[in-house]
Amino acid sequence: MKRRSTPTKEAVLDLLSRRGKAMSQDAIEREIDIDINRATIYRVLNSFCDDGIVHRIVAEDGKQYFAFCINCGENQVPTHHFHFRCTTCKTIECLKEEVHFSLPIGYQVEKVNCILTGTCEDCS
Amino acid sequence: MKRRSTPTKEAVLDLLSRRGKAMSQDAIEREIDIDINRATIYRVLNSFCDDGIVHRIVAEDGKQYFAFCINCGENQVPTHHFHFRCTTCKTIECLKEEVHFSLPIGYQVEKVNCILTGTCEDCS
DNA sequence: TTTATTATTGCAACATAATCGCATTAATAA
DNA sequence: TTATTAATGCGATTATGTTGCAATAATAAA
Ligand SMILES: [Mn+2]
Ligand SMILES: [Mn+2]
Ligand SMILES: [Zn+2]
Ligand SMILES: [Zn+2]
Repeated sequence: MKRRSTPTKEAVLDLLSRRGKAMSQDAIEREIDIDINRATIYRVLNSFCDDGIVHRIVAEDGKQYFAFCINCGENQVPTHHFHFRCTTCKTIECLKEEVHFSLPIGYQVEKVNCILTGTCEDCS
Repeated sequence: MKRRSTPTKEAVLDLLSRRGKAMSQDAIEREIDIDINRATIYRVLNSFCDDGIVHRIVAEDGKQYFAFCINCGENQVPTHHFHFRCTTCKTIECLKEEVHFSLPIGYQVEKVNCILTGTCEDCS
Protein backbone atom coordinates (compact mmCIF):
# COMPACT_ATOMS: atom_id res chain seq x y z
CA MET A 1 0.00 0.00 0.00
CA LYS A 2 1.76 3.10 -1.24
CA ARG A 3 1.69 6.01 1.18
CA ARG A 4 0.31 9.42 0.26
CA SER A 5 1.26 12.77 1.68
CA THR A 6 -1.56 14.61 3.40
CA PRO A 7 -1.99 17.71 5.56
CA THR A 8 -3.02 15.47 8.43
CA LYS A 9 0.10 13.35 8.36
CA GLU A 10 2.36 16.34 7.99
CA ALA A 11 0.71 18.14 10.89
CA VAL A 12 0.97 15.16 13.23
CA LEU A 13 4.57 14.43 12.36
CA ASP A 14 5.47 18.10 12.63
CA LEU A 15 3.91 18.36 16.06
CA LEU A 16 5.68 15.26 17.31
CA SER A 17 9.06 16.38 16.06
CA ARG A 18 8.66 19.90 17.44
CA ARG A 19 7.47 18.68 20.84
CA GLY A 20 10.41 16.33 21.13
CA LYS A 21 8.41 14.26 23.58
CA ALA A 22 6.08 11.34 23.25
CA MET A 23 2.43 12.24 22.95
CA SER A 24 -0.81 10.36 23.33
CA GLN A 25 -3.65 10.55 20.83
CA ASP A 26 -5.75 12.83 23.00
CA ALA A 27 -2.83 15.18 23.60
CA ILE A 28 -2.19 15.38 19.89
CA GLU A 29 -5.84 16.04 19.12
CA ARG A 30 -5.88 18.75 21.77
CA GLU A 31 -2.66 20.50 20.86
CA ILE A 32 -2.70 20.29 17.10
CA ASP A 33 -3.88 23.26 15.03
CA ILE A 34 -6.20 21.50 12.65
CA ASP A 35 -9.16 19.27 13.40
CA ILE A 36 -8.43 15.61 12.98
CA ASN A 37 -10.68 12.72 13.78
CA ARG A 38 -9.64 10.42 16.58
CA ALA A 39 -9.64 7.29 14.46
CA THR A 40 -7.60 9.05 11.83
CA ILE A 41 -4.97 10.09 14.34
CA TYR A 42 -4.61 6.51 15.49
CA ARG A 43 -4.39 5.25 11.93
CA VAL A 44 -1.75 7.82 11.07
CA LEU A 45 0.26 7.03 14.17
CA ASN A 46 0.06 3.31 13.57
CA SER A 47 1.26 3.73 10.00
CA PHE A 48 4.15 5.87 11.23
CA CYS A 49 5.08 3.10 13.61
CA ASP A 50 4.91 0.55 10.84
CA ASP A 51 7.21 2.73 8.77
CA GLY A 52 9.63 3.20 11.64
CA ILE A 53 9.18 6.95 11.68
CA VAL A 54 7.69 6.92 15.14
CA HIS A 55 7.89 4.53 18.04
CA ARG A 56 5.19 3.50 20.44
CA ILE A 57 5.44 3.46 24.20
CA VAL A 58 2.81 1.92 26.43
CA ALA A 59 2.86 3.50 29.87
CA GLU A 60 1.54 2.05 33.09
CA ASP A 61 -1.39 4.42 32.78
CA GLY A 62 -2.47 2.01 30.07
CA LYS A 63 -2.17 4.58 27.30
CA GLN A 64 -0.11 4.56 24.15
CA TYR A 65 2.34 7.36 23.55
CA PHE A 66 4.11 8.07 20.31
CA ALA A 67 7.54 9.59 19.88
CA PHE A 68 9.28 10.86 16.80
CA CYS A 69 12.22 8.61 16.09
CA ILE A 70 15.60 10.24 16.27
CA ASN A 71 18.14 7.59 17.08
CA CYS A 72 15.92 4.61 16.60
CA GLY A 73 18.00 3.75 13.54
CA GLU A 74 16.30 1.98 10.70
CA ASN A 75 19.14 -0.12 9.41
CA GLN A 76 21.34 -0.14 12.46
CA VAL A 77 20.54 -2.39 15.36
CA PRO A 78 17.82 -0.70 17.33
CA THR A 79 19.27 0.32 20.65
CA HIS A 80 16.52 0.36 23.23
CA HIS A 81 16.28 3.25 25.62
CA PHE A 82 14.39 3.99 28.80
CA HIS A 83 11.44 6.34 28.89
CA PHE A 84 10.45 8.63 31.68
CA ARG A 85 6.89 9.56 32.43
CA CYS A 86 6.31 12.54 34.68
CA THR A 87 3.02 12.24 36.52
CA THR A 88 3.00 15.97 37.15
CA CYS A 89 3.43 17.48 33.70
CA LYS A 90 2.08 14.31 32.13
CA THR A 91 4.78 13.96 29.52
CA ILE A 92 6.90 11.08 28.42
CA GLU A 93 10.39 11.62 27.19
CA CYS A 94 13.00 9.34 25.71
CA LEU A 95 16.04 9.07 27.93
CA LYS A 96 19.58 8.67 26.71
CA GLU A 97 20.01 5.75 29.06
CA GLU A 98 20.07 2.48 27.18
CA VAL A 99 18.37 -0.67 28.33
CA HIS A 100 20.74 -3.54 28.98
CA PHE A 101 19.71 -7.06 29.79
CA SER A 102 20.60 -10.66 29.21
CA LEU A 103 18.01 -13.33 28.75
CA PRO A 104 17.87 -16.97 29.76
CA ILE A 105 18.75 -19.33 26.93
CA GLY A 106 15.96 -19.96 24.46
CA TYR A 107 14.19 -16.66 24.92
CA GLN A 108 13.78 -14.39 21.92
CA VAL A 109 12.98 -10.73 22.32
CA GLU A 110 10.98 -8.76 19.79
CA LYS A 111 10.01 -5.67 21.72
CA VAL A 112 11.34 -3.76 24.67
CA ASN A 113 9.15 -1.44 26.68
CA CYS A 114 10.82 0.17 29.68
CA ILE A 115 9.28 3.04 31.54
CA LEU A 116 10.27 4.87 34.66
CA THR A 117 7.56 6.92 36.27
CA GLY A 118 7.93 9.77 38.69
CA THR A 119 8.68 13.45 38.67
CA CYS A 120 10.86 15.13 36.11
CA GLU A 121 13.44 17.80 36.78
CA ASP A 122 11.19 20.72 35.93
CA CYS A 123 8.46 19.47 38.24
CA SER A 124 10.61 18.51 41.22
CA MET B 1 -10.01 -0.68 56.68
CA LYS B 2 -9.31 -4.05 58.23
CA ARG B 3 -9.06 -6.90 55.75
CA ARG B 4 -11.21 -10.01 55.95
CA SER B 5 -10.41 -13.48 54.75
CA THR B 6 -12.77 -14.79 52.09
CA PRO B 7 -12.97 -17.75 49.73
CA THR B 8 -12.54 -15.38 46.81
CA LYS B 9 -9.32 -13.86 48.05
CA GLU B 10 -7.89 -17.22 48.98
CA ALA B 11 -8.71 -18.70 45.59
CA VAL B 12 -7.16 -15.82 43.66
CA LEU B 13 -4.03 -15.75 45.75
CA ASP B 14 -3.73 -19.51 45.60
CA LEU B 15 -4.02 -19.50 41.81
CA LEU B 16 -1.42 -16.78 41.43
CA SER B 17 1.06 -18.48 43.70
CA ARG B 18 0.57 -21.88 42.09
CA ARG B 19 0.86 -20.50 38.55
CA GLY B 20 4.07 -18.72 39.43
CA LYS B 21 3.42 -16.36 36.58
CA ALA B 22 1.65 -13.06 36.23
CA MET B 23 -1.97 -13.30 35.21
CA SER B 24 -4.51 -10.85 33.84
CA GLN B 25 -8.03 -10.50 35.21
CA ASP B 26 -9.59 -12.38 32.33
CA ALA B 27 -7.09 -15.22 32.64
CA ILE B 28 -7.83 -15.51 36.33
CA GLU B 29 -11.57 -15.50 35.77
CA ARG B 30 -11.15 -18.17 33.12
CA GLU B 31 -8.80 -20.47 34.97
CA ILE B 32 -10.09 -20.24 38.50
CA ASP B 33 -12.40 -22.95 39.88
CA ILE B 34 -15.06 -20.77 41.42
CA ASP B 35 -17.15 -18.05 39.82
CA ILE B 36 -16.01 -14.57 40.68
CA ASN B 37 -17.31 -11.31 39.34
CA ARG B 38 -14.97 -9.26 37.18
CA ALA B 39 -15.19 -6.18 39.38
CA THR B 40 -14.50 -8.27 42.44
CA ILE B 41 -11.41 -9.78 40.91
CA TYR B 42 -10.05 -6.34 40.17
CA ARG B 43 -10.88 -5.12 43.64
CA VAL B 44 -9.17 -8.10 45.20
CA LEU B 45 -6.11 -7.71 43.00
CA ASN B 46 -5.88 -4.01 43.71
CA SER B 47 -6.07 -4.60 47.42
CA PHE B 48 -3.34 -7.24 47.13
CA CYS B 49 -1.20 -4.68 45.37
CA ASP B 50 -1.86 -2.13 48.07
CA ASP B 51 -0.82 -4.66 50.66
CA GLY B 52 2.32 -5.57 48.75
CA ILE B 53 1.29 -9.19 48.36
CA VAL B 54 1.10 -8.92 44.61
CA HIS B 55 2.68 -6.60 42.08
CA ARG B 56 1.18 -5.14 38.97
CA ILE B 57 2.73 -5.19 35.51
CA VAL B 58 1.32 -3.25 32.57
CA ALA B 59 2.30 -4.87 29.33
CA GLU B 60 2.49 -3.30 25.89
CA ASP B 61 -0.75 -5.07 25.07
CA GLY B 62 -2.26 -2.48 27.36
CA LYS B 63 -3.38 -4.98 29.95
CA GLN B 64 -2.57 -5.30 33.60
CA TYR B 65 -1.01 -8.47 34.87
CA PHE B 66 -0.62 -9.46 38.48
CA ALA B 67 2.14 -11.55 39.96
CA PHE B 68 2.47 -13.10 43.39
CA CYS B 69 5.34 -11.38 45.16
CA ILE B 70 8.23 -13.58 46.07
CA ASN B 71 11.29 -11.41 46.30
CA CYS B 72 9.58 -8.08 46.13
CA GLY B 73 10.58 -7.54 49.73
CA GLU B 74 8.38 -5.36 51.85
CA ASN B 75 10.91 -3.70 54.08
CA GLN B 76 13.98 -4.13 51.98
CA VAL B 77 14.63 -1.83 49.06
CA PRO B 78 12.48 -3.05 46.22
CA THR B 79 14.77 -4.38 43.54
CA HIS B 80 13.13 -4.00 40.17
CA HIS B 81 13.23 -6.87 37.76
CA PHE B 82 12.45 -7.37 34.12
CA HIS B 83 9.35 -9.18 32.96
CA PHE B 84 8.99 -11.32 29.92
CA ARG B 85 5.78 -11.63 27.97
CA CYS B 86 5.49 -14.52 25.56
CA THR B 87 3.13 -13.71 22.74
CA THR B 88 2.66 -17.39 22.01
CA CYS B 89 1.64 -18.86 25.35
CA LYS B 90 0.41 -15.47 26.48
CA THR B 91 2.09 -15.54 29.84
CA ILE B 92 4.19 -13.04 31.69
CA GLU B 93 6.92 -14.14 33.99
CA CYS B 94 9.21 -12.33 36.36
CA LEU B 95 12.82 -12.63 35.31
CA LYS B 96 15.76 -12.81 37.66
CA GLU B 97 17.44 -10.07 35.68
CA GLU B 98 17.45 -6.82 37.59
CA VAL B 99 16.79 -3.45 36.05
CA HIS B 100 19.68 -1.04 36.32
CA PHE B 101 19.60 2.58 35.30
CA SER B 102 20.87 5.99 36.23
CA LEU B 103 18.77 9.09 35.87
CA PRO B 104 19.61 12.67 34.93
CA ILE B 105 19.87 14.92 37.99
CA GLY B 106 16.58 16.14 39.36
CA TYR B 107 14.52 13.16 38.25
CA GLN B 108 12.75 11.10 40.89
CA VAL B 109 11.49 7.62 40.16
CA GLU B 110 8.47 6.12 41.83
CA LYS B 111 7.68 3.17 39.61
CA VAL B 112 9.57 0.95 37.23
CA ASN B 113 7.84 -1.03 34.55
CA CYS B 114 10.11 -3.00 32.22
CA ILE B 115 8.81 -5.61 29.86
CA LEU B 116 10.46 -7.66 27.19
CA THR B 117 8.15 -9.26 24.69
CA GLY B 118 8.81 -12.19 22.42
CA THR B 119 8.87 -15.95 22.57
CA CYS B 120 9.75 -17.90 25.66
CA GLU B 121 11.89 -20.98 25.80
CA ASP B 122 9.01 -23.46 25.72
CA CYS B 123 7.50 -21.81 22.66
CA SER B 124 10.66 -21.32 20.61
C1' DT C 1 -24.64 -17.95 70.99
C1' DT C 2 -26.75 -13.85 69.31
C1' DT C 3 -26.35 -9.32 67.55
C1' DA C 4 -24.00 -5.44 65.55
C1' DT C 5 -20.63 -3.62 62.48
C1' DT C 6 -18.81 -3.04 58.18
C1' DA C 7 -15.75 -5.37 54.67
C1' DT C 8 -16.85 -7.89 50.64
C1' DT C 9 -19.45 -9.14 46.73
C1' DG C 10 -22.48 -9.08 42.51
C1' DC C 11 -24.62 -6.44 39.18
C1' DA C 12 -25.33 -2.79 36.21
C1' DA C 13 -23.77 1.46 34.73
C1' DC C 14 -20.02 4.18 33.51
C1' DA C 15 -15.47 5.76 31.78
C1' DT C 16 -11.76 5.58 28.66
C1' DA C 17 -8.71 3.78 25.05
C1' DA C 18 -8.47 1.99 20.71
C1' DT C 19 -10.26 -0.26 16.59
C1' DC C 20 -13.38 -1.22 12.64
C1' DG C 21 -16.88 -0.99 8.74
C1' DC C 22 -18.38 1.86 5.35
C1' DA C 23 -19.35 5.69 2.48
C1' DT C 24 -17.00 9.91 0.96
C1' DT C 25 -13.00 12.64 -0.18
C1' DA C 26 -8.80 13.58 -2.25
C1' DA C 27 -3.72 12.44 -3.52
C1' DT C 28 -1.40 10.55 -7.24
C1' DA C 29 -0.83 7.88 -11.33
C1' DA C 30 -2.40 7.11 -16.00
C1' DT D 1 -8.86 15.13 -17.38
C1' DT D 2 -9.91 10.70 -15.68
C1' DA D 3 -9.14 6.55 -13.05
C1' DT D 4 -7.40 4.35 -9.02
C1' DT D 5 -7.28 3.68 -4.35
C1' DA D 6 -5.14 5.68 -0.02
C1' DA D 7 -6.87 8.58 3.48
C1' DT D 8 -10.55 10.48 6.17
C1' DG D 9 -14.83 11.24 9.07
C1' DC D 10 -18.35 9.26 11.53
C1' DG D 11 -20.76 6.07 14.14
C1' DA D 12 -20.67 1.75 16.14
C1' DT D 13 -18.07 -1.63 18.57
C1' DT D 14 -14.70 -3.95 21.49
C1' DA D 15 -11.84 -4.15 25.46
C1' DT D 16 -10.08 -2.94 29.91
C1' DG D 17 -10.97 -1.21 34.19
C1' DT D 18 -13.69 1.47 37.75
C1' DT D 19 -17.71 2.92 40.57
C1' DG D 20 -22.36 3.31 42.98
C1' DC D 21 -25.46 0.73 45.43
C1' DA D 22 -27.95 -2.81 47.66
C1' DA D 23 -27.35 -7.51 49.41
C1' DT D 24 -24.28 -10.74 51.75
C1' DA D 25 -21.18 -12.47 55.03
C1' DA D 26 -16.77 -12.24 58.01
C1' DT D 27 -15.59 -10.77 62.40
C1' DA D 28 -16.01 -8.23 66.62
C1' DA D 29 -18.96 -7.15 70.54
C1' DA D 30 -22.47 -8.28 73.77
MN1 LIG E 1 11.75 6.67 22.95
MN1 LIG F 1 7.56 -9.43 38.63
ZN1 LIG G 1 7.30 16.93 34.70
ZN1 LIG H 1 5.66 -19.01 25.69
